Amino acid sequence: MIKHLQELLEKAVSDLQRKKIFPKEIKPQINFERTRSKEHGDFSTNLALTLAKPLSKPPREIAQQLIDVIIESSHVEKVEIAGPGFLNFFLTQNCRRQVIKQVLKQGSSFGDNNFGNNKKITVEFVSANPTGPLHVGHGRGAAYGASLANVLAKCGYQVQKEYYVNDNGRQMDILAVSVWLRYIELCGVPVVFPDNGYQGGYIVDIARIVRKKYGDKFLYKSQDIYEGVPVDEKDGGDKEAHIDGLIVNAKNLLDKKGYDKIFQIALKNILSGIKTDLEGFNVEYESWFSEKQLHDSDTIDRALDKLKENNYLYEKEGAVWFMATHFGDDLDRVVERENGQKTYFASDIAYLMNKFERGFEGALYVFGADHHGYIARLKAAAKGMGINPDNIEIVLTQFANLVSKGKKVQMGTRSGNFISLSQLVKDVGVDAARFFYVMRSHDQHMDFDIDLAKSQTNDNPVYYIQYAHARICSIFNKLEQQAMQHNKEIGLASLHMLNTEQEQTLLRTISSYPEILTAAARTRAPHLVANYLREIAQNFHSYYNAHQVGIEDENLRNARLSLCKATRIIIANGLQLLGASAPKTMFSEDK
RNA sequence: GCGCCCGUAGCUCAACUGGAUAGAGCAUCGCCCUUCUAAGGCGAGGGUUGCAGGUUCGAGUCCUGCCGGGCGUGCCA
Repeated sequence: MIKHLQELLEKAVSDLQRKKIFPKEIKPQINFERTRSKEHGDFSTNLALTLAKPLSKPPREIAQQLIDVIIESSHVEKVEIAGPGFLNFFLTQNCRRQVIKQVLKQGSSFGDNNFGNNKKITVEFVSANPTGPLHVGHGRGAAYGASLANVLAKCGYQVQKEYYVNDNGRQMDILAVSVWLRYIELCGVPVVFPDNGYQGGYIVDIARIVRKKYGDKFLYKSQDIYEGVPVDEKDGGDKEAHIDGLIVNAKNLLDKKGYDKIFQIALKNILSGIKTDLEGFNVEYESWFSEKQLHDSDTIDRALDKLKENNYLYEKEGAVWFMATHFGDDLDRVVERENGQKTYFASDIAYLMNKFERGFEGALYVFGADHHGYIARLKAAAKGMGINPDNIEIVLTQFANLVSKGKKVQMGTRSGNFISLSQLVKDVGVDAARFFYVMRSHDQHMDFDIDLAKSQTNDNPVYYIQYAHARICSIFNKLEQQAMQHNKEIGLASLHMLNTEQEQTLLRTISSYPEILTAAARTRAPHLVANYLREIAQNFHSYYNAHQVGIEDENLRNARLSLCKATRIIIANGLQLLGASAPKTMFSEDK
């Protein structure tokens, strides 16, 4: 429709140019946007305002000149000048109602578009280290990433959701040692648990599994375990040095085989827990990508070679550095440490390269706001390898403060003091949890009020939307029982009877759904869908209270049923995009 | 110190590419269930968009400075 209106105006402009009223050099960009209030019609353009300067004429005068030559269209009822010089276009009633026909015909694919041009991209999100269960802090990235991926898929992107598993490196060693020490404890030997170890109870659970499977096989004497280990922080030492010492001893005492066993049990256990938690959160990935795989294959070496070929690597103080500053980063970055180990950043570079080697044309990363420092270095790495940095996109999600009883909840993975994502889902339900996280703009700090989310009352906006959906289902049920089921033909033939204010409003909202979807994809903002759903639900509730659908008049009844059905389809679609269900009834069985 | 993000109603947040009278929910105060689910609807009050400048037909939105909050600034992951 917007395209049609643009053509109308383009013709008007060239007509005026032919008549020499407008100079022929101008080539204005014609923008249309949906109006906010219906007094302003359906679509408006600011063309006259933007032309005011180049033509040095008052905008309203230009607007009048345009109106005078705009040719008639079967879709346009009238065009008005308003405010400082907007041109407001009013569509015909018939045109406005056509959208119902479209929605009923297209069903769940209504609103699909090709904004993304079929671009093949990865959307990577969460990617939390497999060193412990996901907590509520991960929830926002999970909800946002999954919803965004869904929206992008509707808008013509070929999306692959990936979780990058950091199954390599020091944090994993710390995990393995933490498990091992808890295991030693279970064997009856007291240990002083390191300050920098993972404190959570889940570590003990894993240790129990190890013990069950291997008995006392990995048990060593306390003095061997602590042999030569620097003192811990609580004893006035350095907690990093302390745990590194423990790692060395663990690897020596257990040898590679034993150490790997503990390591693998810990990794598998935690990773499968993460998968389960995410599934319970309605988040599914197409790919779980292992960092270790990058090490085991030659990917990291090849990536570094590429940088080397391009002369962006150099050696200094025994380490290998990437010239990130050459591409706008603040500092050069180490890719290989003095001790020969590749840094985490080296894996990141390799992973990035790998994404494009696998044929993806774009890589979208969802990071927590604390990772914003990665933007510059990742883009630098891309440039260094000859990858167009415009195809690397990093979206930050701001932190969600957890609030309980009006107080901020402090959390830390290492301390084990956190509320797990699965606990949250258990308390508030997936629907509310998913919706709550994504109803706010991702670049906005937000407070996640646990008590509010837990309260299964009307405070939860998701219920409001689901209720609208359930109400529609209920109407159809009721009428079917009375043998007045929806007759689609009669309904579509009677659309002209939809004349009430509430029906007009609902129609307006329905027809803007495709634009909302595109906007959500373009600005990477799934919360637009959440806001939209609230609006359409509100429109419906309002309608529901004002007018009866199940009425005697067969024509009007079926027209209204068509409108209801279109509304229901859109609500169901939107909820699905956000990972929430669209229930047929709000009467839950367990209550 | 430097860099990134944010600041909108009492509270939590919207505002599409710079557009028209800055909108919702909660909370407060009225009203509406013999009518398809009241987890609902209708209405009222509530604002110098942190402050000060600038850009222009037009600024919550863009630019500069300040104030306040968050995060980052490792041969950590």
